[in-house]
Amino acid sequence: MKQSPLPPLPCMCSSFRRTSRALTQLYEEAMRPLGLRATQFTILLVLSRTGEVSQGQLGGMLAMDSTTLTRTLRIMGRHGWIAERPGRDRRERLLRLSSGGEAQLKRALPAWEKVQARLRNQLGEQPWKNLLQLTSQVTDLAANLGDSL
Amino acid sequence: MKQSPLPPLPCMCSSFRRTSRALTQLYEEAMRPLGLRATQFTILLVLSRTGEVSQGQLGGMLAMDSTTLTRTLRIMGRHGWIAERPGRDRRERLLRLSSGGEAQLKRALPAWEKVQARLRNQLGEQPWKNLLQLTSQVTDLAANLGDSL
DNA sequence: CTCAATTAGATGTGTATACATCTATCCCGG
DNA sequence: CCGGGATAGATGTATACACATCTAATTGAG
Repeated sequence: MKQSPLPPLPCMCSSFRRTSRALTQLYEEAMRPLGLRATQFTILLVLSRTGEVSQGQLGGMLAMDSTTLTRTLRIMGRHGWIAERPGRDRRERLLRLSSGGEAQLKRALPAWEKVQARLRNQLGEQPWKNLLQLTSQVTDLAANLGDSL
Repeated sequence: MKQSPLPPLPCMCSSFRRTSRALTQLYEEAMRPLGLRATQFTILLVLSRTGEVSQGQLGGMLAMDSTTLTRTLRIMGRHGWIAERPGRDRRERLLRLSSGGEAQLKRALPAWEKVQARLRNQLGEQPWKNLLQLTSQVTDLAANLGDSL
């Protein structure tokens, strides 16, 4: 194994993007046998917890442009993981997991838990918790700083 | 402003990806007048600190697949920000900032500093430092966990 | 009620990203 | 020197992502 010891990046955005890439590679490797990408897993996870939500609400919860979801959801729809229906406001798409989506999530959880556990062990329980809290906080701050322009 | 209060995500990968998106939107908004994307800014920043490196080394420092850099560097080359030459090993591309790249970085720094400062103020000095340290550490752990498979 | 302004998504386009695969080069044992 | 395995990037392909713009539906002011 080669190791150039990872230069520190003074830019918060660059740092998060780099860590994102590293984590995505690790998690996707674990889920590759299932043909599940990181974004798709995230959507399955969120929908399993929220139940039915509109595309816009889902985008808000993921800090993701709702029009980006149009394409991702189309792919997940092809796999039969998403069910939808129009809302009372007929512009809205109301989304939920289909039974196929629940099954896919259930299949993915063991591999996911394994990666999570390995990383949590390496990092330590307390930093792990701090990090989950801090990332949420930063997302919130970034979103609000963005709005207030 | 609407606020569904951002559900916590138990998945470290999902959390980082979400924060990445939020930060990227914030930082890119600040650099949009310069036509500079987050990844491109990161590369300018890193090259300005390392001097000449190979494409593979750069990929290693950014936790980015070196073949991904082929395309990004092509775009940056079109803008005249990158200079390159073959290494002694003629498979290698040795990369450095061109003078145009240095100029572009210099133009971008004020807007970048402003976003950084606003976010650092909101977050607090200590969490800011913790976060930069933790992200580096997690990147390192993720990269090593990935290798050891 | 009616029409202008707003909103929810869809579509067009460009960058970002990784992996599989291919090519050129390098390195090493014989 | 020579051929086979390893390595650095290039290329093909698929997903991820955002913004600008477009369309359809909703909402509000009069």
